Amino acid sequence: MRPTDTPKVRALPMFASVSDDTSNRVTGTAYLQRFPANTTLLLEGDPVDFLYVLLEGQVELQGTWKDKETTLTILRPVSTFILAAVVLDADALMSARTLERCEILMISGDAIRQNMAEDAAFAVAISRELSGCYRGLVRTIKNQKLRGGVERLANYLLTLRAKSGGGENIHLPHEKRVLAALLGMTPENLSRAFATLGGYGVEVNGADVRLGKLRDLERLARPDPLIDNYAPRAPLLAEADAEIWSTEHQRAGAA
Amino acid sequence: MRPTDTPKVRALPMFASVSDDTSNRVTGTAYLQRFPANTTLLLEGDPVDFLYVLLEGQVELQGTWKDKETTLTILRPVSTFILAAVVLDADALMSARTLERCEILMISGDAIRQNMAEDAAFAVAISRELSGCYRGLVRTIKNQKLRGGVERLANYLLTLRAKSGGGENIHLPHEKRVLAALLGMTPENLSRAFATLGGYGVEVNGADVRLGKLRDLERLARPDPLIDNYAPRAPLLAEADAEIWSTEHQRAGAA
DNA sequence: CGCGTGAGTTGACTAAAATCAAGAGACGCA
DNA sequence: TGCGTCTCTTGATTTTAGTCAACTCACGCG
Repeated sequence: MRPTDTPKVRALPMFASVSDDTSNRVTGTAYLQRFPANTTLLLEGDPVDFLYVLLEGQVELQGTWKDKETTLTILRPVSTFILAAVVLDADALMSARTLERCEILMISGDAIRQNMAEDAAFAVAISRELSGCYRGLVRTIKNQKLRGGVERLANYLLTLRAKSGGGENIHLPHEKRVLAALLGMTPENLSRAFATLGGYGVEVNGADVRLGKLRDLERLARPDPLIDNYAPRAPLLAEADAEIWSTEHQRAGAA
Repeated sequence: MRPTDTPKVRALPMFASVSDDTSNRVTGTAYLQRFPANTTLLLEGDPVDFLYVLLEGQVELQGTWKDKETTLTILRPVSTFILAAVVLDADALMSARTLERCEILMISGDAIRQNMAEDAAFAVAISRELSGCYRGLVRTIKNQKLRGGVERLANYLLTLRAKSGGGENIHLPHEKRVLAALLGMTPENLSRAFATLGGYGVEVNGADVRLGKLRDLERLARPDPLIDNYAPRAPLLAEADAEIWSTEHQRAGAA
């Protein structure tokens, strides 16, 4: 498996404003891999040899300490991950695990670093990608520390709505236990949070959710552009704001 | 005030492996500014025109939502901040405020971006700096979500000890209320946490702390290289690991 | 010297989230 | 069809952190 030029890869903001030359040199070293669900791609503390690009499926990034575990983010296509470790040629600070069957492009870390050194445009593209990731984490921390569980859920639902077109019906993209982890709470508490939001017009039916009283929900959630990334989903080549594109921001409330 | 070439600036990893040429072009646009304590340098949501480099003093980065406030990090010299916003030419996601009298170098964002585009080595240096910041945030989140208040304090004390040479006596570099904010708890709870650590040989006397039973404290704290950054303090030009140097990591347990 | 201010501590109380336990429903598979 | 597994939910309980209030102490200042 060795695609030099998937359209999806070319569409990556990482390569958008980079010469074909560099682009080819970098992707030339890449391997496309398929992984089954629930596979650990990378373990905390491991040295990182590849930059990963998620093309299909879902990947969870998690951290561990003393048999406790926390979800840092859940990625959806198209996203890169562990870029920072690649740039520094350092060990991974978090583990990566597939949540479903995934299609992942693996790009040699050496190639990344070398081409950055030789092509300023590419290095700039990487910087922009990294900056977006950084800002995604800042949003995550603010979301986590400033809001309570119910508020996080409310905002998650609102940004999910925004990203999926704005109707009053939305569809949860994850199992509820995964959503709970993403929102930094237990499945039990997520259940209760949904129950609480019932009072604000939120009706849940499996993975389908109707936001009845949008106004009420918004008054509770108080969405904030400095926490929630309301970027529309994938208007290919949004150009102006790399952040829209970058790694950690596809998911809703927590990024 | 317009120093083209402070030694401190030259010592920045950001410029370490960059040509004098680029280095001069970038710092040529810089202004050295002094600020009194408790001054807001930058407000959440503001457009960012400068990269800030803290040369003297302490700066707190904080986030706000609905009249709640959280401290994201406290910077000590030498550190850059809001680099990500500069790279993307985007609005700040967090506010910056001086905790004491500060000496800060302000570098034009335009100059940064332009020189990145023209000098690959500089762009790489920025990428490494950003990567370090990113990883610092990952550590912060793991510290926050995986550990309880007492554990965070215990680890903070241990990494502070490591950074200040390893004796059994350490000196807290912040007021306790600031430390509390940094560790993500209230001053009241910090007090109680110190009281709890009394059982582990921790004796507090104002800002002076003695770690009596190091072994016990370590068994409680379970420090982890994937959360706590035990980098020694400032062996100028550590080279190998840019992370040691970069922005958010000077502080102990939370980064 | 006396006083006001603010940091730090301590205790009682409240709020929020995790944990424990049990049960309902969906799904895959023999 | 029946069984086991797993998700999700609900309730009771515990743990943890935040809030409110009072008090001490050190410091600066008139």
